[in-house]
Amino acid sequence: MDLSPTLTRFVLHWGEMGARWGVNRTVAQIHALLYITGRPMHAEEITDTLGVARSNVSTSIRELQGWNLVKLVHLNGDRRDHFETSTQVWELLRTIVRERQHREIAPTVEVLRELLADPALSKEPADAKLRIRETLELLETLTAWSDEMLKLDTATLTKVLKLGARIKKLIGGGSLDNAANSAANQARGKPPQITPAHLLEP
Amino acid sequence: MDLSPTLTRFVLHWGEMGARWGVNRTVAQIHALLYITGRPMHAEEITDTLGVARSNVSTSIRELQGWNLVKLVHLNGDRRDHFETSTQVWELLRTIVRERQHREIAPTVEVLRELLADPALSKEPADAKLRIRETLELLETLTAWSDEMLKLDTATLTKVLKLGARIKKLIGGGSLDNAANSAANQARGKPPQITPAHLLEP
DNA sequence: CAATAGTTTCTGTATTGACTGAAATTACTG
DNA sequence: CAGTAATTTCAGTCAATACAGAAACTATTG
Repeated sequence: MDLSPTLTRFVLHWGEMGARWGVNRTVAQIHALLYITGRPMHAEEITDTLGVARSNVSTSIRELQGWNLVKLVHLNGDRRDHFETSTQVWELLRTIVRERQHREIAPTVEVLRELLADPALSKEPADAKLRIRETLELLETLTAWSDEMLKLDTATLTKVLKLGARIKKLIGGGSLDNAANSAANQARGKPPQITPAHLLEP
Repeated sequence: MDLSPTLTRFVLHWGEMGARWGVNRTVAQIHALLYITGRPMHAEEITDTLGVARSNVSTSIRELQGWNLVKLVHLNGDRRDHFETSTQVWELLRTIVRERQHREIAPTVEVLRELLADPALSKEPADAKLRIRETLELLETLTAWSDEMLKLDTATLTKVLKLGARIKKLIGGGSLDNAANSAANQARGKPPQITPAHLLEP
């Protein structure tokens, strides 16, 4: 199989992107190839298309399976293992975020919690302690947020993202208390200050 | 200068974390050190504390300055350059997101746009074309969202994040049309379906 | 169950990038 | 402006990791 220049560029760029984010280039390339091709491919075809060693493909696919990004499938009269990835790009994003959170953020949160629980911390300068706590809070906030986002279906998720900062208007723009109060006011029947329609339509 | 075991662990872990996200270990360590120390340090002090070569510190600080994460300062009667980073962790996150977007996401968006603009694309399978377009849309959506978030002050940003998926209730949970309609209805004076107070209070 | 197709594992090599130490440069001081 | 302090640059070394090729293993077929 021979990839067109266009798709080749896509795959190669994806490989470089991966490398910048700590992902093995070949791993990223294989994933990009499966994604853009959109059909199950066997290892040899991947080998030929990308021009890397067969063994390298084997290892990389293993890695991708570990990330839950690629799964093994079989085609009707074909003995060979075939591999495919989701063609739903938001689904892929979801998987990647979930895995990175699990592999990298969660352990960091764990370390920070241990540091804060350690009695030895009492001997540290108060501001260092504070910064560790703030760092933990940041990671926890982001984790909680992304957990919520991961639960949303794609349509809702994109909607939420596209709403963007205009949500600021909905929560009052002031303190958290304001947001709570305005919601409470609304619950009591007072007309809420609501976002005009033109702000909701991009 | 000698770092306590607690702070050493913090710094070392941060270095490993960086490595997993494509950041040089020493670079990440130095940044963590400046952050947790919370005061300007000169290169030699960093060298001694981390036990790496003086030249390595020089290069890494340069890198950090390029990321806008570290700035050069001078202390009263001291000829030596001192370096410091923000102690505001949300500010740091903002800087990192801004830089990564600029360095990595933006160029990828550029490549995808070029691919889509290229007449050669017409020869590609329709579904591959579609996936490139969807990938571009995903990146554009995320970029636009994070641009909006970057504009918010920390208090508002954390508020937005903590609101999380509960925003779903505010936008209708159905299609985008629904959200627009409900906003339009509200503009026309109809009582909106508003989030109960208990949903806004964590 | 022999032959073959397919896959994985493993060992060695190559490449990359991090890091060091020395030399060169620049800035500062008396 | 000579001497010193501070910093940067650069060439070479080292370590980590990616990768290839061969060998070993497993599964499938007639």
